[in-house]
Amino acid sequence: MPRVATGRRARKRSNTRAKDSKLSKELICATALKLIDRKGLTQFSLRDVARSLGVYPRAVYWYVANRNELLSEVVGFALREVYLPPSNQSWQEWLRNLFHHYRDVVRLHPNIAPLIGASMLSPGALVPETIERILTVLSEAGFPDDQLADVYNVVIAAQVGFVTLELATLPSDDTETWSKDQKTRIGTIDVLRYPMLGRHLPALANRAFILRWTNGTEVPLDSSFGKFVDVIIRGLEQLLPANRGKR
Amino acid sequence: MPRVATGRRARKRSNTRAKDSKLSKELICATALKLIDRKGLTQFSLRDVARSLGVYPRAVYWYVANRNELLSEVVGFALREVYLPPSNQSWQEWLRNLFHHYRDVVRLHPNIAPLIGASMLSPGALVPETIERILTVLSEAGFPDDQLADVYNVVIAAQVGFVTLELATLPSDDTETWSKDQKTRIGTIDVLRYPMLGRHLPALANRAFILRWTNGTEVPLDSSFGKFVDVIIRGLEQLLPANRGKR
DNA sequence: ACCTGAACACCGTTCAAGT
DNA sequence: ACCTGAACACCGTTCAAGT
Repeated sequence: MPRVATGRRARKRSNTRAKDSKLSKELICATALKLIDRKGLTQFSLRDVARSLGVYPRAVYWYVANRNELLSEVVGFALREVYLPPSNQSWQEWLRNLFHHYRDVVRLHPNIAPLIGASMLSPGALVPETIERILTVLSEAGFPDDQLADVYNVVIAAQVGFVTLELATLPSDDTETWSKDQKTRIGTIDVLRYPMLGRHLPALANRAFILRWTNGTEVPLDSSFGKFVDVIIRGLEQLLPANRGKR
Repeated sequence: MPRVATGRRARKRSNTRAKDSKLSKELICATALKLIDRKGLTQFSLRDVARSLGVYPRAVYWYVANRNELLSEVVGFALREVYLPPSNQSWQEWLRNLFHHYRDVVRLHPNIAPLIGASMLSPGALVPETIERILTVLSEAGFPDDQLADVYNVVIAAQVGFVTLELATLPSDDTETWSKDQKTRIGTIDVLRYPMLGRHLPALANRAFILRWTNGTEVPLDSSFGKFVDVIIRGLEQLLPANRGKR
């Protein structure tokens, strides 16, 4: 029972690129990303993309299989330039640059951060080149082969984890009253029961996780991120076999 | 123009607890959590909660203002036991226990992980007691007041970040074919172009971020998490003013 | 106070044609 | 190959009553 080829498969099979087609995957991704940037993830819909492009919703399905695949493509589209070439820096400096570069790129489209950190629909988040580079750098740094997978996971978790939290989305729709509610909630913490919290609240309010009412788009946590990167790199140094046991 | 009090406010104002009400916030949260555990976040709907309880959707709105608030309450409900009492351990051991304890609790309801890590609707994620404790521990460890906010952020990012990535949700619906597709994608990486990747692929496949086709529910990353915790704690040690400059 | 019942505006996805 | 056009099953939320 030979089925008729449809959708992407058909397009991939025939290398001819019809010039009369109104749409393209790139155009769809660019439009979707623009909408996500403007309205946020919760307000995003496939129908809205179609509306923006002046086509019927069904037309989009010719290029992506479903909503999730569209989002996946959007992430890949937004992160296509996350790459750091080899260099002759120390492994510490190379990793430091990777972390900061990744954060800078994601901050161009902060609303996609949850898609990268909290869902697995972003294999394109890092191209194989970057994975290869990370493994090479860690190996040359001195981590033995049997630890490489774990240390690689530590690096990725560090790279993506902080930024995901920093750019976490606020509960949708009525963000203004939500922020106001949070602010008063934090302002009414019982400083007698929690003296440390009370004493440091001026420094923590809206600048510390769980005690914020805006996210990293409005109030970036630059100094905390810097410290986080320091902790990761100094920690990795300490776990190198050459430094084991040293204090 | 005096408005009639409705919903939670009214209930909170009148301390009387009607015994004839069919529902309660706790019952709704428990039901919602059960559904999320079973079907996942993407399949979750408020109407489904109402169906499970045998009531009309509107009934739920008497206890929560909207879908987001329901999810927020569910997170608080699931994490109500994340708390570590003071103890006479070292600050290193206390933090280590906090990290592992948090991961253990979230793993009881892995599908809520994205709600904690990637959205801000979880102020109940950590009760003030725990925040107070973290600040106290860090201060007693020797971090000066002007660094406390940043170091606190480092701790929270570490605590939540790894687990969020580890338990990231797979693209919904057809998870089986998605997993199969990912597996073949990873299996067909060009090992000649990426020799390091090729050499370590057996150790990395389905056990390393971006190179997985299942999440932490099926394949926990225990050893990577252990290493991550080591890195964080050793890194924090190094950043203590007393150890500054030592290598 | 708490719930029924019905409705509204929206969504993702699919079926059936068109050209 | 690529899109129109209409439909289906579902959703979150709200209006208007009931008791």
